[in-house]
Amino acid sequence: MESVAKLAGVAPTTVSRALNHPDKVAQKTRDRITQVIQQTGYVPNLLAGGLASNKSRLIAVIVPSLVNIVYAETIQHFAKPMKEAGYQVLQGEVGYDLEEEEKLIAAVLSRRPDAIFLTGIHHSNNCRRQLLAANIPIVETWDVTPTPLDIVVGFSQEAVGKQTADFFYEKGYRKFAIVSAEDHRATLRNASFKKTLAAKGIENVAVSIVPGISNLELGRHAAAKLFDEGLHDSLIFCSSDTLAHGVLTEAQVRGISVPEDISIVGFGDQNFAAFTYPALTTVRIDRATMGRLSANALLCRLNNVDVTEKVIDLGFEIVVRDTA
Amino acid sequence: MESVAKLAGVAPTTVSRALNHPDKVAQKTRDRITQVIQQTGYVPNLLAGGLASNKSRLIAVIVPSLVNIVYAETIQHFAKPMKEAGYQVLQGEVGYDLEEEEKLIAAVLSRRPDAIFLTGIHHSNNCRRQLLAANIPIVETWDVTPTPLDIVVGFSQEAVGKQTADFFYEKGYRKFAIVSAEDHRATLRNASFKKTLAAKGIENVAVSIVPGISNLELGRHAAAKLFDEGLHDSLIFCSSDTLAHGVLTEAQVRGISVPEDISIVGFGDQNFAAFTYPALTTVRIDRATMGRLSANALLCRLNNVDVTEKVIDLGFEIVVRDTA
DNA sequence: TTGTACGCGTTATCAC
DNA sequence: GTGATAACGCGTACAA
Repeated sequence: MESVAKLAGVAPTTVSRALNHPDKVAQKTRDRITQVIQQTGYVPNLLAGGLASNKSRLIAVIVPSLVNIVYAETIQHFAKPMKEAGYQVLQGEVGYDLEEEEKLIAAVLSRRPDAIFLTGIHHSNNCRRQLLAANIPIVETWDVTPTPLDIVVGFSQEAVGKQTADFFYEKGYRKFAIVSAEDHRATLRNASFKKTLAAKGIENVAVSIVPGISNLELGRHAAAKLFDEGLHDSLIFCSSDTLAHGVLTEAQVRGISVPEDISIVGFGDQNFAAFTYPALTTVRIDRATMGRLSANALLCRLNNVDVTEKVIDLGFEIVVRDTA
Repeated sequence: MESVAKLAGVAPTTVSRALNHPDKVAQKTRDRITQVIQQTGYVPNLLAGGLASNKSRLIAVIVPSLVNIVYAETIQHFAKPMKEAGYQVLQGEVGYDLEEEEKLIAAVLSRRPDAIFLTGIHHSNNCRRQLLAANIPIVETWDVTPTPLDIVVGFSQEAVGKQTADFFYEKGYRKFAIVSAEDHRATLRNASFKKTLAAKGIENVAVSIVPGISNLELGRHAAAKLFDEGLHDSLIFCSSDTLAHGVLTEAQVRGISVPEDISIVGFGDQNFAAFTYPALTTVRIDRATMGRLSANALLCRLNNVDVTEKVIDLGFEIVVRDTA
């Protein structure tokens, strides 16, 4: 920066200003500086800038998995407005383990992010303490709670379980099963789903859990297990559209008709859900809005604009197509 | 750090050493310091550390798309060893536009990453200059070239096109079509595929291009267009497994038998490919190894270990299953 | 509108 | 094994 200043015949301060507050520098001076920057290929050092200004222009994003497309989509929609506002995203993958999250968060906070985006509302105590101590805007997502760390944007997992059970019960279904990943939020939905059914006198819900990630293969395996156990005439509530697609495929391979012999409900309404054959009935989660509103809330905080709603419940929608 | 030092009764220097070179500090002193850090919840400032040491412990990763799972997977495998070596990943999404890449790279370089991971080997001149000027280890991926910026780990797009055409020609196919995303690397494969067929006297290859991203829906649309135009008895070469899955679904919906009436070849061998019905014939790309070797190469450079192979061609494999 | 002087929190160097 | 000191490259209050 010093050399740029010299070449432009100004003080370093002026170069800094030309970059960060262009309106506070005379047109002519600014032009001269930009030209020198072009020629020299000067790249500002944001490490130094961040240290001096106490603003890193970095937003930390914590997700369970980079390869789970539903999180990737949320982040994409989150990152766009952030990028436009001049922030970069530092992404951390954390698995579904609370202790791992704690470590990652410590590592990430040492970069002094200006704000942080969290997936889920369950964190270890240590984690909560660190987060609060960082004293930066925080948005928690993919769930809701009356007591967020700062702001929460999501939907109620319990409500999904309950309303889905109610909805399909009223549609006339009396036999139910669950295919689910071993994921905290899915577990909440399942518990609520089963509880709701139990209240209606339906106690034996067959459950097939797949470990870790959701993919087509695991969906097929889980379904195969249920079918081998003699499951029929049931509605299978899946923890993701991907698993549901696997269940659908396995049914097809075995000549089991959907929705005549077996009904299937996915979760997420990913972009392929409307285009499987038959088209997948599912629970729509508005991931784009979740990302957008999260960004919005953080940007308000960062710009010292009052955030009126600290708890944003996006809700969800049961989308009936052809599999149930 | 200063307060930690005071509480532990040492100089700040010693705290820094205890953190970064623990072996250079007496056991007892170290224990005292770690204890104080626990109590106070001190979080080091990597911005300041980076500025002082000229090492950010940050690796920049540039990908076309966060939601394209094949890139996400590569990065996941890349990030793991990097994380274990104490580096964090700063991710940048760039679309398929060269100019956008240039801007993003400038933004990312201002964080002073210790190394950079690039997708593809085609960059604007400005971009190459900036990259070279940064004077850090660079790995380019998803393609090969005899003249990498630094290191390249990938496979030849042309070879994929050629060998796939040869292979299925020899299997007896004489009619071909292409379903492809509007993606630079896919375009290279397609050109090579068509050129190889042309050399065998096969000139009219029906092509259906989908804009931007690959998903099941677009695969179905592209296939629908081809089927509407009367395509039959052909082998459809797709630019991704996802598109191929869409083509497969559209065939199914229309009662077109696969592989009797139409054959389908995907690209990537994603984890669902073996589990579609019928199972997808495809071209396997070893994304895990690509990520791993990229990390390995960068770590060698970062540790001043000689990198013998600057061009690593991973190759690929045609995996014959049931759709062709 | 521009420049001066200082400090941000850490690490490298050198001395002890 | 430990401490003092000087950078690292920039932003900002204040002065001009």
